[in-house]
Amino acid sequence: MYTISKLAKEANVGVETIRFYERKGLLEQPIKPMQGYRQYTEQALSRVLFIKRAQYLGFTLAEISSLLILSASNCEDVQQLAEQKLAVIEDKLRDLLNLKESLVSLVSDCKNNPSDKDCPIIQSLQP
Amino acid sequence: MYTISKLAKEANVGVETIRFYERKGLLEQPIKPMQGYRQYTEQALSRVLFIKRAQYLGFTLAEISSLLILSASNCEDVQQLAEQKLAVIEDKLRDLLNLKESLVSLVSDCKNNPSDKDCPIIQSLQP
DNA sequence: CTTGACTCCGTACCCATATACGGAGTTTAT
DNA sequence: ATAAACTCCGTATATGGGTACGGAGTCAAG
Repeated sequence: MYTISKLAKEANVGVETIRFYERKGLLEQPIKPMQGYRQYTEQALSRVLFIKRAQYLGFTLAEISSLLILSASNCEDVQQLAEQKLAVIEDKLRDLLNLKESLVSLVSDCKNNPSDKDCPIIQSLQP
Repeated sequence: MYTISKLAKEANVGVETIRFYERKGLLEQPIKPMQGYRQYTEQALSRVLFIKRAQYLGFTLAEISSLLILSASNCEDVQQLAEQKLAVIEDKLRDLLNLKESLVSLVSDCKNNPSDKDCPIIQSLQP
């Protein structure tokens, strides 16, 4: 059992972040005992870690919320959500690769440019 | 030449977004003629499209701002900035690639999961 | 020459994702 | 037994990226 700050530390987030997740309904707030502080279970820790991992995979808190709801059963729905994310990521990858190639070639043009003026990059930016 | 709403429509953004970019200095606000409305050039359109594309690639407006400042200095400075951006892009590419691989493998685990319950994605998020 | 659509401008508000503050209560260390 | 540290709670602020509103002015069609 953890106090809120132990939990936060364990999950490597701020106390305020825990409270924020509670307000957002991503994490259940333990009942406050008649005396003393709220106690957080291992499950709460797992939940916070789950949220952070899913965030790292590019899910928003809203999406994570629905992941958590789906996680009770429905593998297919979860899979579909993941596939949507995957498609977005693949699009971004393609475009980033193109951008990278453009920049690489512009930089190399620069290196072959004897003059300090007439920068090929600047020229490429003039429409 | 476009009016602001034509420009917005052409770039597939809202009028308010154009004005927001102007306030942020990402887009130059055309001088207001003594009479009539501001006129936006093709260049303005290119600029907005550039911003949207760069955003899609994961650049923040602040980063886009410095990308755009590239066109102000001499070739060496430009080249250096471009190389910095290139490094950023390469980092992003690496991250995205990792992300993609995680998701691909999770989704494929899902496809090999005969059951509707015990979703591998959910399990992988559970520490 | 009026009506409806559009522009201009400033300001306010929105969502997401937190982070900070302040005062009162509780726990723990010395 | 008191001070330091922590919790609780509500509210406020921050940042990024917009979106909306209201009252002018302006333009274009009928």
